[in-house]
Amino acid sequence: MPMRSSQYLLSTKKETPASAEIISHQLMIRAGMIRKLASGMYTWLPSGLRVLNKVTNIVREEMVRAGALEILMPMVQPADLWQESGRWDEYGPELLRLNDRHKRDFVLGPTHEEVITNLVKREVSSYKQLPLNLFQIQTKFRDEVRPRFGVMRSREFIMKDAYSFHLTQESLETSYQNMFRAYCNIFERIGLSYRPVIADNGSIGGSMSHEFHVLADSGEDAIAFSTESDFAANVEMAELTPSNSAPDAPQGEMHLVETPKATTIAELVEQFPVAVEKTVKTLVVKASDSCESDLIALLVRGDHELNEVKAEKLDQVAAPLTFATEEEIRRSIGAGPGSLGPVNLPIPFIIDHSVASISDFAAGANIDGKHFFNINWQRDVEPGESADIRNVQAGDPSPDGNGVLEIKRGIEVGHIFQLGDKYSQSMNCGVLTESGKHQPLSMGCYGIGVTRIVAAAIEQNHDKFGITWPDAIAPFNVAIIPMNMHKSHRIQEAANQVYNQLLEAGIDVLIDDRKERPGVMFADMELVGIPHQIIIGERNLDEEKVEYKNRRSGEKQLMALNDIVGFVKGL
RNA sequence: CGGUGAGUAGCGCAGCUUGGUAGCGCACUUGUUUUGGGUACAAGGGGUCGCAGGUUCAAAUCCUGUCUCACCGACCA
Repeated sequence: MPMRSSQYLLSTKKETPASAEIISHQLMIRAGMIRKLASGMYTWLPSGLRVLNKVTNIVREEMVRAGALEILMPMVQPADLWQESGRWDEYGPELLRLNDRHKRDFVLGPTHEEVITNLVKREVSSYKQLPLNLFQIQTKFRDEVRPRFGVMRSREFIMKDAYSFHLTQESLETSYQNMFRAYCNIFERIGLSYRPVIADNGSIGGSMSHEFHVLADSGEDAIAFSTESDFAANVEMAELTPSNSAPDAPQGEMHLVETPKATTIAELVEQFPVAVEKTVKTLVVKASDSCESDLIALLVRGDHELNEVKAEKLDQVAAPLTFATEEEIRRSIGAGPGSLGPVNLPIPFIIDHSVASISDFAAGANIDGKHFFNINWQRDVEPGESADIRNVQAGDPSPDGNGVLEIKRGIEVGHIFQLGDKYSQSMNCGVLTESGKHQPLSMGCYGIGVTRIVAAAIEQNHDKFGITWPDAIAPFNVAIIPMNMHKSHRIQEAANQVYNQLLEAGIDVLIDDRKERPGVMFADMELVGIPHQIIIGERNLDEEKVEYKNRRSGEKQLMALNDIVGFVKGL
């Protein structure tokens, strides 16, 4: 739809609002795309909505092309469905619960597995109706602990969620691959630099899972890439194999050292002549029922970070992973968290693979204010079980054996899961097979954060003047900027002629017919990020010419007035 | 939920220590000016100082409570 700026709500701002931390949030406010209503809740203004609708249309078209059928489910859902699936108790405070006038329990839908499973259970009764893939594009609500970064992590947001239903795992895998390709098509059409990565399933359950990330420094997730292959995984999921190298031979005798001012690895390394790679951190978490102790210690090298997703998957560790309080640690170990280590540790412990292969290392003595130095496995303490429990770091070997890993930041804009029968079992959703037997269905689920894509696109496409939209999702594709249109009939005529021709050609054009100075118009059109500008001024019009300017490259060229529409149409 | 900080005009902020006419920049309105990169000048409109209570002759300012927002942390498909 074309538009005249004098009849439009441009709502641009010169100043950056204080509360906006990241560039996309700042630019979305400055360019008049969104306004905050309350924490994590935003109104979409005309320019923002134009972009959002373009993204939505691409997502919808590609989903339909991939064979999915669009439906629309209620945003408010009855609590009994959530009780049936078990997530009423599992989901926690992120699930906004509310009552109707009869005091019946409802939730604001953060996702729709329950509703769709209930629907398919009622509507589908034969294997002949499978496979089936249903999707919707709809508002979700998650009561995030800390909404931030504008629509990047808001409480209310728009999501495309699709759910597929299958008789067999093979069929599920086919649909999963199909959705994988559809997602690639979507992000390619939008014009984003993205990567699919191996991901954790989290609380949604199931087995296989990929996230789609837009690469950006401001991303909240860390992604591990191989330098040599196309391996890519969320750092949460990137595995490490134990190194084959045995620890070096002990160099010195283990000895106890007074370390009153060292309660962290950083302090220890600063105050004593020990390399951080030769230190061990001891973290204490709640143990599971299968463990004889209430608590269990996890040991990682001083320069490594515990990977909570990996740790939680260990049999001996209670899920969800819960760190012991200082009080609990003192009660069972007799020392504070700053002085723990494997020697004389009264609770069971698991060491990271990388801890198993070091020698002459330093760790707490389980006595406040004291550390052991030159600890060696076997000689001084039994190493016990080792496991992969740390985050990968840049330079670690890639899990597929090719090259080493590098770490980049990403924004999660899509996530696909093979759910299996988690919901169809608990909610009794199945069909009769060919042999007349009742069988629960296999499910896949596939999400895209539609509103988040808009913010992610800006993180990837901006410069000092404002947004540099990819053509596919720009609010307008062409801006006409007439100089002194209100004093010159020639300019007015030329501008309107170009405007009408573009209108007829079906191009999204915005003509800036405000009575503003040129500088104001240029600045606004660049802030809003319209990819192509046509500048019409007296000087060039004397020669029947206008100027074309590319927003992204800044390139300008003079063109004949009569050629400009054809030129723009060809872009 | 813990820590820190902030709520004064649409936005960004000063004023609060030392209680006494509520201010500045941007934006907005009107006029003149300027006209290929956020012009200049002048005039003007707009605020129960987050809310409630207290102290005081007098509270934006001091005290108490409360709400909201932001940042850090924990949490999170």
